[in-house]
Amino acid sequence: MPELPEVETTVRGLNSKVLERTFVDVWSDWEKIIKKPKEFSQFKKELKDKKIKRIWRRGKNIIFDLSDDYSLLVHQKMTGHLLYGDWKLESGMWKPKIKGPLEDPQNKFIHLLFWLDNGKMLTLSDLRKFAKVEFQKTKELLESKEFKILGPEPLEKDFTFEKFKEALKKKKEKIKQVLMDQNVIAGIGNIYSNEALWHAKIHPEKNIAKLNEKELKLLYQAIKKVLELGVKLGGESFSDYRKPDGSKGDFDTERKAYKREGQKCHRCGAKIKRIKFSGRSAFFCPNCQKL
DNA sequence: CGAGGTACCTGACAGC
DNA sequence: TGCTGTCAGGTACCTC
Repeated sequence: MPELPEVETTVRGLNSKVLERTFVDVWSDWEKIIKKPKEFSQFKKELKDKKIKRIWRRGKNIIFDLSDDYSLLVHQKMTGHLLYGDWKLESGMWKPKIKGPLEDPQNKFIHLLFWLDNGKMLTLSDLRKFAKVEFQKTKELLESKEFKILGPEPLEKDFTFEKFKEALKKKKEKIKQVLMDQNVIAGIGNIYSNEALWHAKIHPEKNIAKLNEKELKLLYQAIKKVLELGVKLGGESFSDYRKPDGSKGDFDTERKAYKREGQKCHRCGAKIKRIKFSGRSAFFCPNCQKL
């Protein structure tokens, strides 16, 4: 997924469906997806009868707080997304029982399925099988290095302009790369970094040391704006991401830069350009966003 | 320490 | 039609 708005959309969708539900059983055709514990049989045994007490998000991680102080962590990586509903096994493939958005082709790569105590299922569809799932004591998760090192949550009230500047200070690289660093700010990926930089009129390759106060302020506001809009619209779905009910998010109508190479800038009419650095594509308007 | 590459996977799509 | 190369919302790990 999916970045912060998509993860948040998933969390909200699941909260309205599976809170207080208990895990009955689990199936997978890709057992490697479970990173903790290492043995799938152990995962299956330990998860059984655990009740979902809370579902929340930290950066792009989804966390199910379970009974007995356990947690189930899901990171959807590039193409994973969690779905809720009813499926039946048909010639080796899980098919939705009811007609509707779950039939979307993006929802058919089911590699992990949980049976819940209300007879419904929670599944993970993941074309590229990059997603990861971990089951452990909540304390162990919260105290893990990967978790503790995550940067601040950009949509939290305490993410002030001062805190934003403080977070950026840790780095010296190109601004886009810094924005996508989960340990600087948690939750921003390729789409929303491109979008925020477009709104703030900042070139993605600009070194953060060269940003003046005014640019920093614009960027700070742009980040909050695009992420909030993303959440409000239920995320971006032009590619694989789908909401827990299988339907698409609506952020696509707001996309100004990402994947718009060669198309007109909505602000000045110049052609959006694509460049590649640090292994990712950056999209920007060469006229509005100058180095 | 930072920068860059690779690995993990599969499917869609463009070009020949 | 079919083959080949490129690309994809992420992140961990390795080397230089």
